[in-house]
Amino acid sequence: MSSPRPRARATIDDVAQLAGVSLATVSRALRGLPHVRAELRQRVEKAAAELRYVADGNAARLASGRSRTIGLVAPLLTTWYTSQTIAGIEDVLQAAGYDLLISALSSVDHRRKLVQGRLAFQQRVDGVILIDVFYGREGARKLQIDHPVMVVGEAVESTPSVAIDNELGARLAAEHLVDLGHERVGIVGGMQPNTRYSPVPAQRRSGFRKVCEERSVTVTAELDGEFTIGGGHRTFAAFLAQRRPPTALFCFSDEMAFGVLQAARERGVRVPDEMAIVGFDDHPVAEAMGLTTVRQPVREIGRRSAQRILEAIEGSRPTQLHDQIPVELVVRESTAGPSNIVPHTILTPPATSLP
Amino acid sequence: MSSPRPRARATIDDVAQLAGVSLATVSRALRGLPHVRAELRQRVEKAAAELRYVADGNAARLASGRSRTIGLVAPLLTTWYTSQTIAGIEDVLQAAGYDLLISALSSVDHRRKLVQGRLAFQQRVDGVILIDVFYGREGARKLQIDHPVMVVGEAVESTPSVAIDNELGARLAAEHLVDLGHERVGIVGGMQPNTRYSPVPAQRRSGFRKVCEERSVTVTAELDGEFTIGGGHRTFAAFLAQRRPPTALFCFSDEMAFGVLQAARERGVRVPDEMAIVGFDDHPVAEAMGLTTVRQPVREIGRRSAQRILEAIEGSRPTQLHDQIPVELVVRESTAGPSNIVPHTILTPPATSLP
DNA sequence: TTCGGTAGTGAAAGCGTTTGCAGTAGACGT
DNA sequence: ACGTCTACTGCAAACGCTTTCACTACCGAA
Repeated sequence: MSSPRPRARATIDDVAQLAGVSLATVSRALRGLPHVRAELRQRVEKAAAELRYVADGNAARLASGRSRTIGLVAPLLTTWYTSQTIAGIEDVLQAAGYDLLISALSSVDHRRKLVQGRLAFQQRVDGVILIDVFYGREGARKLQIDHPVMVVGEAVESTPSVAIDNELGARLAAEHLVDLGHERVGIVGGMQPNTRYSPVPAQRRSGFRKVCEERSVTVTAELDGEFTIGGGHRTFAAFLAQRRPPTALFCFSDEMAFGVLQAARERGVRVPDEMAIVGFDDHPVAEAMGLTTVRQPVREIGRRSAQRILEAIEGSRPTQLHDQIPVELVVRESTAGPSNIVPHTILTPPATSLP
Repeated sequence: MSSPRPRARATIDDVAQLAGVSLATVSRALRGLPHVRAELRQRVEKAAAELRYVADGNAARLASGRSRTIGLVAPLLTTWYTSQTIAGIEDVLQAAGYDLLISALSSVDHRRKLVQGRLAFQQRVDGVILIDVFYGREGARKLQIDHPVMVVGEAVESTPSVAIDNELGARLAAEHLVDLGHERVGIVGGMQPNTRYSPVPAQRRSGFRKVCEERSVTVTAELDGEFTIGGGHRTFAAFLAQRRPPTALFCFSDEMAFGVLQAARERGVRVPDEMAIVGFDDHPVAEAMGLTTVRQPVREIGRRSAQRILEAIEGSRPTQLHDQIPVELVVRESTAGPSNIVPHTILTPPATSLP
């Protein structure tokens, strides 16, 4: 059934022999290096194809010292944000013939690995990408990485980075709310999971508050939860308990917003009529929930970071140290002006019977 | 600032010299092989620790021919299901000191790669796990994989697999609906993205329909969409257009159910009063949406498949060919009996004003 | 004609492990 | 005292590439 193929995998010697050249020439020809006559190159390529020859990566890496592999460190692999970023990185790496070696910083190991100051896979990679790994002001120095490093999510001093403009995103959200006429707003803030020293919450807070100050809008409270559905859910009750609750809520992540939306439904608070909600991310479910949110192009962020680390490895001058990706506001049904009671809204329709 | 460490990475020779033994002994000692006196073993370990020695994986793999790496193929890396499964696989692999090499079957490459019948990374791995890669009856034979293979998501003839009991899951959903008193139900079915020949929809359909038949319940229609939010959303309208629409809907995935929920809200159909909804997966957002669903322990599936492929690689007899993971029904607020109008429900509360 | 260049090619020295095989030392039985 | 085992230990040969260096043609300039 299967076509007759050589018992063991062909080696570079087999190709050399079949092509009638030395193995050095095969190596050069197949890798597209110069100093090989066009005719020979063709002969080699033909022989290689015939034998279905593929260079043994381990041997190649051992001999060259280069691994064509990028290491990836992230606190959590399973979040939507992280997996999207990884997908973006993969897009680029795959095209460039690089592999991705992934190391999760499960909460247990997190601290230990970082404190011990060395990444286990260091020796196997040509560069490392850090997603949402924040280690304070000490920066990459502490990690003692001998290869190019790329930080995703934060602009740290002298380490190249790709990040979104969190301040801008938060400003957009604030301006939207203020423009709608809200005068009392709340912030559903908190910490990202498995992460210490994340600057993200501070940036979002700052951008949001600045606009509120400029436009004389009251921030009734900023309450912290986790960056999860549950975190948002728990926070909502506290806002309602205020003497004069806000008429709009800005959540630091879409998942928190989902929790808020859920809590609002449970307590009979109508969105957006009685409470406007803005999220941050543009998670796929956000559209289904009709959530107004700040969209960050996560996959694009991944792509960009991969491109830039390849540049660094290949030795070309970095275009710029800190790469800032634009964000945009996506307005959906979860926001409207305050006390602007609309009888029929998408999120909480009046009860109607089936046709 | 950084502690003084040797310029270049220590090799096994350095350790041997420091410990005063041959490099062969170092290799054996560090890998826990027998035939090393306890005293020497300790001396070696101390020396290795002192030099921060870590064996060079490339050299080790080249010499041993074993890569301690598992290859992973999946149609889509970014879905919640896939990333959870991968996380489970990682749990096990990391503990066992194995690496994971990931290859996405982006829709473009999908067909070509499979048809060409060979996985590019074959030479680099000790085994491969196929997630939701269905290639029809031809089975793994076509892929010509020389290593142990593990299929996740389908039980194919003679290839070891880990899968959930889709029929059972669908039966649980159907029984729940029938027990609640529904007499007219609909199926929101379809195809998984980027996948051909998936047996999953057929299994879910079959389980569901069997129960309906047994209990004399009418399936008003089975409408196909994609396994996405949009797919569910589009399908809903078609059900409402039926002369006598169903009072309950069984969706093949939670994401489809999200789309259905969204559509229901938009059209003013109250859930669960006017329409009960059951999903499949237990996606994290399902809880926030109050969705009744069939839970499959995805991470556990990943773990199991990793364990089993390691067993196969290590050469121990497989415990069993097809591993079936149990599923369970999680009842939330999106299901209730038909026309059982409850005034205050979680999903569509009456409008109340803020306290 | 001679000479310095240049492009193409091959021989061979690594790269840092693993592992088969041979050798050694001590224990034990006779 | 002399084999005969065991239990270690080390030597050295792979593993399959990459890359340096030397060498050969061949070119054009002097």
